[in-house]
Amino acid sequence: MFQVQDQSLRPMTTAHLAQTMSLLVLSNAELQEKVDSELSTNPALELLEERVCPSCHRPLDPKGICPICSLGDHKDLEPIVFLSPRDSVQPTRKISYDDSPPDQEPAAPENLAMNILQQLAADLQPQDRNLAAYILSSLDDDGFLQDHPAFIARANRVPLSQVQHVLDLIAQADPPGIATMGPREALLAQLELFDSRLPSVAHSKRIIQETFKELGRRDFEAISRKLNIPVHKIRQAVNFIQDSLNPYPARAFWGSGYQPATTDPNVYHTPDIRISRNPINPEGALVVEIFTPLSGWLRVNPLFRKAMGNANGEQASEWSKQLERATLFVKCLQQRNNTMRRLMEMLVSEQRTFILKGDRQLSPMTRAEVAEKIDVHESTISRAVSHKSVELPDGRIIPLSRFFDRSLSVRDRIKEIIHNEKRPLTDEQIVEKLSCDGISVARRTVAKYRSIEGILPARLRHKKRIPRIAAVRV
DNA sequence: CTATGGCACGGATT
DNA sequence: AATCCGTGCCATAG
Repeated sequence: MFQVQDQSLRPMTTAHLAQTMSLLVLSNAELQEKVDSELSTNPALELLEERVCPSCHRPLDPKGICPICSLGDHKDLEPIVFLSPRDSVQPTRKISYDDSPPDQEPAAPENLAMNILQQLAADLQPQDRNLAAYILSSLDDDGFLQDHPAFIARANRVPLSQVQHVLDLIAQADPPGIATMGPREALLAQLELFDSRLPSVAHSKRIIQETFKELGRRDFEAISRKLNIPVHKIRQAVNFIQDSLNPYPARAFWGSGYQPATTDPNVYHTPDIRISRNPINPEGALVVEIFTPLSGWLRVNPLFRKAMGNANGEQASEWSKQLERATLFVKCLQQRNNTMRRLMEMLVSEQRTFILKGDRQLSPMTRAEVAEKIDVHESTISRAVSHKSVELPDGRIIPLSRFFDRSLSVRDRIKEIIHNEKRPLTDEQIVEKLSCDGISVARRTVAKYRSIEGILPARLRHKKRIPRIAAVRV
Protein backbone atom coordinates (compact mmCIF):
# COMPACT_ATOMS: atom_id res chain seq x y z
CA MET A 1 0.00 0.00 0.00
CA PHE A 2 2.84 2.32 0.67
CA GLN A 3 4.67 1.46 -2.49
CA VAL A 4 2.63 4.19 -4.07
CA GLN A 5 4.99 6.80 -5.39
CA ASP A 6 5.89 9.48 -2.93
CA GLN A 7 4.71 12.03 -5.46
CA SER A 8 1.14 10.97 -5.14
CA LEU A 9 1.42 11.07 -1.39
CA ARG A 10 2.39 14.68 -1.27
CA PRO A 11 -0.31 16.75 0.29
CA MET A 12 -2.42 18.17 -2.49
CA THR A 13 -4.79 20.42 -0.64
CA THR A 14 -4.87 22.25 2.63
CA ALA A 15 -7.54 19.87 3.80
CA HIS A 16 -5.28 16.98 3.07
CA LEU A 17 -2.43 18.61 4.87
CA ALA A 18 -4.52 19.46 7.89
CA GLN A 19 -5.93 15.99 8.25
CA THR A 20 -2.63 14.26 7.71
CA MET A 21 -1.20 16.31 10.51
CA SER A 22 -4.09 15.58 12.80
CA LEU A 23 -3.74 11.86 12.19
CA LEU A 24 -0.03 11.91 12.73
CA VAL A 25 -0.18 13.13 16.31
CA LEU A 26 -2.53 10.39 17.36
CA SER A 27 -1.28 7.38 19.24
CA ASN A 28 -2.33 4.03 17.92
CA ALA A 29 -5.13 3.70 20.44
CA GLU A 30 -6.48 7.10 19.51
CA LEU A 31 -6.21 6.37 15.84
CA GLN A 32 -8.19 3.22 16.41
CA GLU A 33 -11.17 5.22 17.56
CA LYS A 34 -10.88 7.56 14.68
CA VAL A 35 -10.73 4.77 12.14
CA ASP A 36 -13.61 2.93 13.76
CA SER A 37 -15.87 5.92 13.66
CA GLU A 38 -14.89 6.77 10.13
CA LEU A 39 -15.44 3.23 9.00
CA SER A 40 -18.85 2.98 10.55
CA THR A 41 -20.15 6.29 9.25
CA ASN A 42 -18.77 6.29 5.75
CA PRO A 43 -20.04 3.58 3.41
CA ALA A 44 -17.47 4.52 0.79
CA LEU A 45 -14.73 3.01 2.91
CA GLU A 46 -13.99 -0.64 2.64
CA LEU A 47 -11.92 -2.87 4.85
CA LEU A 48 -9.99 -5.50 2.94
CA GLU A 49 -9.22 -8.83 4.48
CA GLU A 50 -5.67 -9.04 5.48
CA ARG A 51 -3.54 -11.60 3.78
CA VAL A 52 -1.71 -13.90 6.06
CA CYS A 53 1.60 -15.60 5.54
CA PRO A 54 0.91 -19.25 4.78
CA SER A 55 3.80 -20.52 6.85
CA CYS A 56 3.82 -18.39 9.96
CA HIS A 57 0.35 -16.79 9.92
CA ARG A 58 1.69 -13.33 10.39
CA PRO A 59 0.00 -10.62 8.39
CA LEU A 60 1.73 -9.88 5.14
CA ASP A 61 2.86 -6.44 4.28
CA PRO A 62 1.19 -4.77 1.32
CA LYS A 63 3.80 -6.05 -1.06
CA GLY A 64 2.81 -9.57 -0.19
CA ILE A 65 6.02 -10.35 1.60
CA CYS A 66 6.08 -11.86 5.04
CA PRO A 67 8.33 -9.65 7.11
CA ILE A 68 9.25 -12.42 9.50
CA CYS A 69 9.85 -15.26 7.08
CA SER A 70 12.09 -13.13 4.92
CA LEU A 71 14.28 -12.30 7.88
CA GLY A 72 16.84 -14.90 6.99
CA ASP A 73 17.68 -13.08 3.80
CA HIS A 74 18.63 -10.00 5.68
CA LYS A 75 22.36 -9.69 5.82
CA ASP A 76 23.13 -6.09 6.67
CA LEU A 77 22.09 -4.23 9.77
CA GLU A 78 19.47 -2.05 8.21
CA PRO A 79 16.38 -2.40 10.35
CA ILE A 80 13.35 -4.18 9.00
CA VAL A 81 10.41 -1.87 9.45
CA PHE A 82 6.87 -2.88 8.75
CA LEU A 83 3.31 -2.09 9.72
CA SER A 84 1.76 -4.64 11.95
CA PRO A 85 -2.01 -4.78 12.18
CA ARG A 86 -3.09 -4.86 15.79
CA ASP A 87 -5.47 -7.50 16.93
CA SER A 88 -8.99 -6.31 16.79
CA VAL A 89 -9.23 -7.04 20.50
CA GLN A 90 -9.75 -3.99 22.66
CA PRO A 91 -6.27 -3.17 23.87
CA THR A 92 -7.39 -1.64 27.12
CA ARG A 93 -9.45 -4.59 28.17
CA LYS A 94 -7.54 -7.62 27.01
CA ILE A 95 -3.84 -7.58 27.32
CA SER A 96 -1.88 -9.89 25.16
CA TYR A 97 0.96 -11.38 27.06
CA ASP A 98 3.05 -12.50 24.15
CA ASP A 99 4.31 -16.02 24.52
CA SER A 100 3.39 -15.98 28.16
CA PRO A 101 2.28 -19.14 29.89
CA PRO A 102 -0.75 -20.73 28.29
CA ASP A 103 -3.99 -19.19 29.37
CA GLN A 104 -4.88 -20.34 32.77
CA GLU A 105 -8.51 -21.08 33.31
CA PRO A 106 -10.01 -17.88 34.53
CA ALA A 107 -11.98 -18.72 37.58
CA ALA A 108 -15.59 -19.00 36.64
CA PRO A 109 -17.13 -15.63 37.40
CA GLU A 110 -19.73 -17.32 39.56
CA ASN A 111 -17.06 -18.35 42.01
CA LEU A 112 -15.91 -14.84 42.39
CA ALA A 113 -19.46 -13.61 42.68
CA MET A 114 -20.32 -16.18 45.35
CA ASN A 115 -17.19 -15.40 47.23
CA ILE A 116 -17.98 -11.73 47.41
CA LEU A 117 -21.60 -12.30 48.21
CA GLN A 118 -20.54 -14.30 51.24
CA GLN A 119 -18.19 -11.60 52.37
CA LEU A 120 -20.94 -9.08 52.11
CA ALA A 121 -23.64 -11.14 53.72
CA ALA A 122 -23.36 -9.34 57.02
CA ASP A 123 -23.44 -5.83 55.67
CA LEU A 124 -26.06 -6.36 53.06
CA GLN A 125 -29.63 -5.33 53.69
CA PRO A 126 -32.02 -8.05 52.57
CA GLN A 127 -33.48 -5.83 49.87
CA ASP A 128 -30.02 -5.27 48.41
CA ARG A 129 -29.21 -8.92 48.01
CA ASN A 130 -30.78 -9.35 44.65
CA LEU A 131 -29.24 -6.20 43.38
CA ALA A 132 -25.78 -7.28 44.52
CA ALA A 133 -26.24 -10.65 42.92
CA TYR A 134 -27.34 -9.01 39.70
CA ILE A 135 -24.34 -6.72 39.64
CA LEU A 136 -21.87 -9.44 40.44
CA SER A 137 -23.19 -11.76 37.80
CA SER A 138 -23.05 -9.12 35.12
CA LEU A 139 -19.35 -8.43 35.48
CA ASP A 140 -17.10 -9.17 32.56
CA ASP A 141 -14.08 -11.46 32.69
CA ASP A 142 -11.94 -8.81 34.25
CA GLY A 143 -14.42 -8.09 36.98
CA PHE A 144 -15.47 -4.78 35.56
CA LEU A 145 -18.96 -3.44 35.13
CA GLN A 146 -20.20 -3.83 31.62
CA ASP A 147 -23.09 -1.47 32.05
CA HIS A 148 -23.33 1.98 33.45
CA PRO A 149 -24.73 2.13 37.01
CA ALA A 150 -27.69 4.10 35.71
CA PHE A 151 -28.49 1.25 33.38
CA ILE A 152 -28.33 -1.23 36.23
CA ALA A 153 -30.64 0.96 38.25
CA ARG A 154 -33.16 1.02 35.46
CA ALA A 155 -32.94 -2.70 34.81
CA ASN A 156 -33.68 -3.44 38.45
CA ARG A 157 -36.14 -0.62 38.95
CA VAL A 158 -34.27 0.78 41.89
CA PRO A 159 -32.92 4.27 42.51
CA LEU A 160 -29.44 5.05 41.32
CA SER A 161 -28.38 5.93 44.84
CA GLN A 162 -29.09 2.39 45.97
CA VAL A 163 -26.98 0.96 43.17
CA GLN A 164 -24.20 3.29 44.15
CA HIS A 165 -24.48 2.19 47.74
CA VAL A 166 -24.17 -1.47 46.83
CA LEU A 167 -21.29 -0.74 44.48
CA ASP A 168 -19.45 0.99 47.28
CA LEU A 169 -19.90 -2.04 49.48
CA ILE A 170 -18.60 -4.35 46.80
CA ALA A 171 -15.65 -2.10 46.18
CA GLN A 172 -14.56 -2.60 49.77
CA ALA A 173 -14.74 -6.36 49.53
CA ASP A 174 -11.92 -8.59 48.52
CA PRO A 175 -10.38 -8.27 45.94
CA PRO A 176 -10.50 -4.50 46.19
CA GLY A 177 -11.46 -2.61 43.09
CA ILE A 178 -13.84 -5.19 41.72
CA ALA A 179 -17.04 -4.06 40.02
CA THR A 180 -15.67 -0.74 38.91
CA MET A 181 -15.91 0.74 35.46
CA GLY A 182 -12.37 -0.09 34.42
CA PRO A 183 -8.71 -0.30 35.39
CA ARG A 184 -8.60 3.34 36.29
CA GLU A 185 -11.49 3.22 38.69
CA ALA A 186 -10.21 -0.07 40.10
CA LEU A 187 -6.92 1.54 41.00
CA LEU A 188 -8.68 4.46 42.62
CA ALA A 189 -10.86 2.16 44.68
CA GLN A 190 -7.82 0.29 45.92
CA LEU A 191 -6.13 3.54 46.75
CA GLU A 192 -8.93 4.26 49.21
CA LEU A 193 -7.59 1.49 51.41
CA PHE A 194 -4.36 3.32 52.00
CA ASP A 195 -3.60 6.17 54.28
CA SER A 196 -4.07 9.22 52.11
CA ARG A 197 -1.71 11.19 54.32
CA LEU A 198 1.21 9.31 52.82
CA PRO A 199 2.58 11.51 50.07
CA SER A 200 2.97 8.64 47.64
CA VAL A 201 -0.67 7.76 48.06
CA ALA A 202 -1.83 11.32 47.57
CA HIS A 203 0.31 11.70 44.48
CA SER A 204 -0.80 8.38 43.10
CA LYS A 205 -4.36 9.50 43.36
CA ARG A 206 -3.73 12.60 41.35
CA ILE A 207 -1.66 10.71 38.81
CA ILE A 208 -4.42 8.22 38.22
CA GLN A 209 -7.18 10.79 38.24
CA GLU A 210 -5.61 13.46 36.13
CA THR A 211 -2.92 11.86 34.01
CA PHE A 212 -3.93 8.26 33.47
CA LYS A 213 -3.00 8.35 29.82
CA GLU A 214 0.45 9.62 30.53
CA LEU A 215 0.85 6.96 33.17
CA GLY A 216 0.15 4.28 30.62
CA ARG A 217 2.76 5.80 28.42
CA ARG A 218 5.13 6.03 31.39
CA ASP A 219 5.75 9.58 30.41
CA PHE A 220 6.89 10.75 33.83
CA GLU A 221 8.12 14.07 32.62
CA ALA A 222 4.73 14.95 31.23
CA ILE A 223 3.01 13.92 34.45
CA SER A 224 5.42 15.96 36.47
CA ARG A 225 4.75 18.99 34.39
CA LYS A 226 1.02 18.64 34.42
CA LEU A 227 0.69 18.08 38.14
CA ASN A 228 3.55 20.29 39.20
CA ILE A 229 5.19 17.57 41.21
CA PRO A 230 8.93 16.83 40.98
CA VAL A 231 9.79 13.88 38.81
CA HIS A 232 11.40 11.84 41.55
CA LYS A 233 8.20 12.01 43.57
CA ILE A 234 6.33 10.83 40.52
CA ARG A 235 8.67 7.89 40.22
CA GLN A 236 8.14 6.94 43.83
CA ALA A 237 4.40 7.13 43.38
CA VAL A 238 4.46 5.04 40.22
CA ASN A 239 6.58 2.42 41.94
CA PHE A 240 4.00 2.35 44.67
CA ILE A 241 1.20 1.92 42.17
CA GLN A 242 2.99 -0.94 40.49
CA ASP A 243 3.92 -2.71 43.68
CA SER A 244 0.74 -2.32 45.60
CA LEU A 245 -2.15 -1.87 43.23
CA ASN A 246 -3.63 -4.11 40.60
CA PRO A 247 -5.50 -2.61 37.67
CA TYR A 248 -7.19 -5.95 37.00
CA PRO A 249 -8.28 -7.08 40.43
CA ALA A 250 -10.25 -10.04 39.13
CA ARG A 251 -7.12 -11.58 37.72
CA ALA A 252 -5.81 -12.18 41.20
CA PHE A 253 -8.41 -14.92 41.25
CA TRP A 254 -6.98 -16.72 38.31
CA GLY A 255 -5.57 -20.18 38.63
CA SER A 256 -4.41 -21.56 41.91
CA GLY A 257 -4.30 -18.37 43.83
CA TYR A 258 -2.78 -15.01 44.20
CA GLN A 259 -0.82 -13.68 41.32
CA PRO A 260 1.56 -11.03 42.56
CA ALA A 261 0.55 -7.57 41.49
CA THR A 262 2.11 -7.67 38.12
CA THR A 263 4.97 -5.42 37.20
CA ASP A 264 4.43 -6.10 33.53
CA PRO A 265 4.29 -2.70 31.92
CA ASN A 266 1.92 -4.08 29.33
CA VAL A 267 -0.80 -4.08 31.87
CA TYR A 268 -1.01 -0.36 31.63
CA HIS A 269 -0.34 0.18 28.04
CA THR A 270 0.39 -1.47 24.79
CA PRO A 271 3.05 0.33 22.84
CA ASP A 272 2.57 1.97 19.46
CA ILE A 273 5.78 0.53 18.15
CA ARG A 274 7.76 -2.55 19.03
CA ILE A 275 11.43 -3.04 18.36
CA SER A 276 12.74 -6.55 18.78
CA ARG A 277 15.74 -8.59 17.85
CA ASN A 278 15.74 -10.65 14.74
CA PRO A 279 14.60 -14.06 16.00
CA ILE A 280 16.74 -15.83 13.46
CA ASN A 281 19.88 -13.88 14.03
CA PRO A 282 19.87 -11.92 17.29
CA GLU A 283 22.91 -9.97 16.23
CA GLY A 284 21.40 -9.05 12.90
CA ALA A 285 19.00 -6.39 11.82
CA LEU A 286 16.41 -5.19 14.26
CA VAL A 287 12.75 -5.81 13.62
CA VAL A 288 10.45 -2.85 13.97
CA GLU A 289 6.72 -3.27 14.09
CA ILE A 290 4.62 -0.17 13.76
CA PHE A 291 1.21 -1.11 15.03
CA THR A 292 -1.81 -0.04 13.10
CA PRO A 293 -5.36 -0.21 14.32
CA LEU A 294 -6.62 -2.24 11.40
CA SER A 295 -6.45 -5.92 10.84
CA GLY A 296 -6.61 -5.49 7.13
CA TRP A 297 -6.24 -2.70 4.68
CA LEU A 298 -8.46 0.24 4.15
CA ARG A 299 -9.40 1.45 0.72
CA VAL A 300 -12.13 3.23 -1.12
CA ASN A 301 -14.81 0.82 -2.13
CA PRO A 302 -14.64 0.50 -5.93
CA LEU A 303 -18.27 -0.61 -6.09
CA PHE A 304 -19.30 2.56 -4.37
CA ARG A 305 -17.48 4.55 -6.98
CA LYS A 306 -19.26 2.67 -9.73
CA ALA A 307 -22.64 3.11 -8.13
CA MET A 308 -22.11 6.82 -8.24
CA GLY A 309 -22.91 6.78 -11.92
CA ASN A 310 -26.54 5.94 -11.57
CA ALA A 311 -27.47 8.01 -8.62
CA ASN A 312 -29.74 10.95 -8.87
CA GLY A 313 -29.51 14.53 -7.76
CA GLU A 314 -29.42 14.82 -4.04
CA GLN A 315 -28.11 11.37 -3.43
CA ALA A 316 -25.32 11.88 -5.90
CA SER A 317 -23.99 14.91 -4.13
CA GLU A 318 -24.26 13.14 -0.79
CA TRP A 319 -22.32 10.22 -2.14
CA SER A 320 -19.69 12.23 -3.81
CA LYS A 321 -19.06 13.97 -0.53
CA GLN A 322 -18.58 10.69 1.20
CA LEU A 323 -16.41 9.46 -1.58
CA GLU A 324 -14.20 12.48 -1.34
CA ARG A 325 -13.99 12.14 2.38
CA ALA A 326 -13.06 8.49 2.08
CA THR A 327 -10.37 9.13 -0.48
CA LEU A 328 -8.91 11.84 1.66
CA PHE A 329 -8.96 9.65 4.74
CA VAL A 330 -7.23 6.77 3.03
CA LYS A 331 -4.58 9.02 1.60
CA CYS A 332 -3.93 10.62 4.94
CA LEU A 333 -3.65 7.26 6.58
CA GLN A 334 -1.12 6.22 3.99
CA GLN A 335 0.76 9.39 4.53
CA ARG A 336 0.84 8.79 8.25
CA ASN A 337 2.09 5.26 7.80
CA ASN A 338 4.68 6.37 5.36
CA THR A 339 6.02 9.04 7.65
CA MET A 340 6.09 6.74 10.65
CA ARG A 341 7.87 4.08 8.68
CA ARG A 342 10.54 6.37 7.36
CA LEU A 343 11.02 7.94 10.76
CA MET A 344 11.52 4.59 12.44
CA GLU A 345 13.83 3.32 9.73
CA MET A 346 16.01 6.29 10.24
CA LEU A 347 15.81 6.30 14.03
CA VAL A 348 16.52 2.65 14.49
CA SER A 349 19.44 2.50 12.13
CA GLU A 350 21.02 5.59 13.69
CA GLN A 351 20.42 4.53 17.28
CA ARG A 352 20.98 0.82 17.04
CA THR A 353 23.46 0.70 19.89
CA PHE A 354 21.21 2.77 22.11
CA ILE A 355 18.39 0.33 21.57
CA LEU A 356 20.53 -2.69 22.27
CA LYS A 357 23.00 -1.47 24.84
CA GLY A 358 21.02 1.04 26.85
CA ASP A 359 20.61 4.67 27.67
CA ARG A 360 24.29 5.51 27.73
CA GLN A 361 24.63 4.94 24.02
CA LEU A 362 22.06 7.43 22.89
CA SER A 363 23.68 9.86 20.54
CA PRO A 364 21.57 12.93 20.82
CA MET A 365 19.71 14.04 17.74
CA THR A 366 17.35 16.90 17.36
CA ARG A 367 14.04 16.69 15.60
CA ALA A 368 15.32 19.25 13.14
CA GLU A 369 18.19 17.01 12.05
CA VAL A 370 15.89 14.09 11.54
CA ALA A 371 13.48 16.25 9.63
CA GLU A 372 16.18 17.18 7.21
CA LYS A 373 17.34 13.62 6.74
CA ILE A 374 13.99 12.27 5.77
CA ASP A 375 12.96 15.47 4.09
CA VAL A 376 9.85 16.56 5.92
CA HIS A 377 9.02 19.62 7.89
CA GLU A 378 10.27 19.54 11.45
CA SER A 379 6.84 20.05 12.86
CA THR A 380 5.93 16.81 11.15
CA ILE A 381 8.57 15.03 13.16
CA SER A 382 7.29 16.65 16.31
CA ARG A 383 3.84 15.31 15.67
CA ALA A 384 5.08 11.90 14.68
CA VAL A 385 7.11 11.62 17.85
CA SER A 386 4.59 12.89 20.35
CA HIS A 387 2.07 10.60 22.01
CA LYS A 388 3.89 7.47 20.85
CA SER A 389 5.57 4.80 22.91
CA VAL A 390 8.08 2.19 21.93
CA GLU A 391 8.79 -1.23 23.31
CA LEU A 392 12.48 -2.04 23.23
CA PRO A 393 14.01 -5.51 22.86
CA ASP A 394 14.61 -5.65 26.61
CA GLY A 395 10.92 -5.15 27.24
CA ARG A 396 10.99 -1.59 28.49
CA ILE A 397 8.37 0.74 27.17
CA ILE A 398 9.55 4.27 26.68
CA PRO A 399 8.11 7.35 25.04
CA LEU A 400 9.37 7.84 21.51
CA SER A 401 10.50 11.30 22.51
CA ARG A 402 13.18 9.68 24.66
CA PHE A 403 15.15 9.26 21.45
CA PHE A 404 15.56 13.00 21.41
CA ASP A 405 16.56 13.43 25.02
CA ARG A 406 19.85 15.24 24.92
CA SER A 407 20.77 14.54 28.52
CA LEU A 408 19.92 10.86 28.74
CA SER A 409 23.40 9.49 28.31
CA VAL A 410 24.84 11.88 30.88
CA ARG A 411 22.14 11.00 33.35
CA ASP A 412 22.96 7.36 32.84
CA ARG A 413 26.61 7.99 33.63
CA ILE A 414 25.64 9.87 36.76
CA LYS A 415 23.49 6.97 37.85
CA GLU A 416 26.43 4.68 37.39
CA ILE A 417 28.87 6.92 39.24
CA ILE A 418 26.54 7.15 42.19
CA HIS A 419 25.85 3.46 42.10
CA ASN A 420 29.54 2.63 42.30
CA GLU A 421 30.46 5.34 44.73
CA LYS A 422 32.33 4.33 47.84
CA ARG A 423 31.00 7.14 49.96
CA PRO A 424 28.42 9.71 48.89
CA LEU A 425 29.86 12.05 46.29
CA THR A 426 28.77 15.65 46.22
CA ASP A 427 27.51 17.16 43.02
CA GLU A 428 30.78 19.01 42.65
CA GLN A 429 32.76 15.78 42.79
CA ILE A 430 30.48 14.20 40.25
CA VAL A 431 31.18 17.10 37.93
CA GLU A 432 34.89 16.30 38.17
CA LYS A 433 34.38 12.62 37.52
CA LEU A 434 32.33 13.45 34.47
CA SER A 435 34.91 15.85 33.13
CA CYS A 436 37.42 12.99 33.22
CA ASP A 437 35.15 11.29 30.72
CA GLY A 438 35.20 14.41 28.62
CA ILE A 439 31.75 15.58 29.64
CA SER A 440 31.60 19.10 30.91
CA VAL A 441 28.48 20.14 32.77
CA ALA A 442 27.80 22.65 35.48
CA ARG A 443 27.40 21.59 39.03
CA ARG A 444 23.89 22.93 39.02
CA THR A 445 23.06 20.67 36.14
CA VAL A 446 24.20 17.55 37.94
CA ALA A 447 21.81 18.48 40.70
CA LYS A 448 18.98 18.74 38.21
CA TYR A 449 19.76 15.38 36.67
CA ARG A 450 19.88 13.75 40.06
CA SER A 451 16.48 15.12 40.78
CA ILE A 452 15.13 13.83 37.48
CA GLU A 453 16.43 10.37 38.27
CA GLY A 454 14.96 10.52 41.74
CA ILE A 455 18.34 10.26 43.44
CA LEU A 456 18.68 11.86 46.85
CA PRO A 457 21.40 14.43 47.58
CA ALA A 458 24.73 13.15 48.88
CA ARG A 459 24.00 14.01 52.47
CA LEU A 460 20.83 11.94 52.59
CA ARG A 461 22.20 9.13 50.51
CA HIS A 462 24.42 8.17 53.38
CA LYS A 463 22.45 5.35 54.93
CA LYS A 464 18.69 5.58 54.95
CA ARG A 465 16.72 3.86 52.27
CA ILE A 466 13.56 5.30 50.85
CA PRO A 467 10.77 4.16 53.15
CA ARG A 468 8.94 1.31 51.60
CA ILE A 469 5.21 1.08 51.78
CA ALA A 470 3.87 -2.33 52.59
CA ALA A 471 2.15 -3.90 49.65
CA VAL A 472 -1.47 -4.86 50.00
CA ARG A 473 -2.11 -8.55 49.72
CA VAL A 474 -5.32 -9.38 48.02
C1' DC B 1 30.98 27.30 55.80
C1' DT B 2 29.34 23.92 52.22
C1' DA B 3 26.04 21.51 49.55
C1' DT B 4 21.56 22.08 47.53
C1' DG B 5 17.38 23.62 45.71
C1' DG B 6 14.52 27.72 43.88
C1' DC B 7 14.07 31.33 40.65
C1' DA B 8 14.92 33.34 36.60
C1' DC B 9 17.41 34.45 32.32
C1' DG B 10 18.98 33.60 27.57
C1' DG B 11 19.70 30.64 24.01
C1' DA B 12 18.29 26.56 21.66
C1' DT B 13 14.50 23.65 20.18
C1' DT B 14 9.96 22.66 18.74
C1' DA C 1 5.57 32.17 19.22
C1' DA C 2 5.86 28.92 22.81
C1' DT C 3 8.46 25.77 25.33
C1' DC C 4 12.44 23.48 27.07
C1' DC C 5 17.04 23.28 28.99
C1' DG C 6 21.44 24.46 31.05
C1' DT C 7 23.24 27.60 34.06
C1' DG C 8 24.30 31.42 37.30
C1' DC C 9 23.02 33.69 41.45
C1' DC C 10 21.29 33.62 45.98
C1' DA C 11 18.88 32.06 50.06
C1' DT C 12 18.81 28.48 53.27
C1' DA C 13 19.39 24.06 55.68
C1' DG C 14 22.55 21.32 57.93
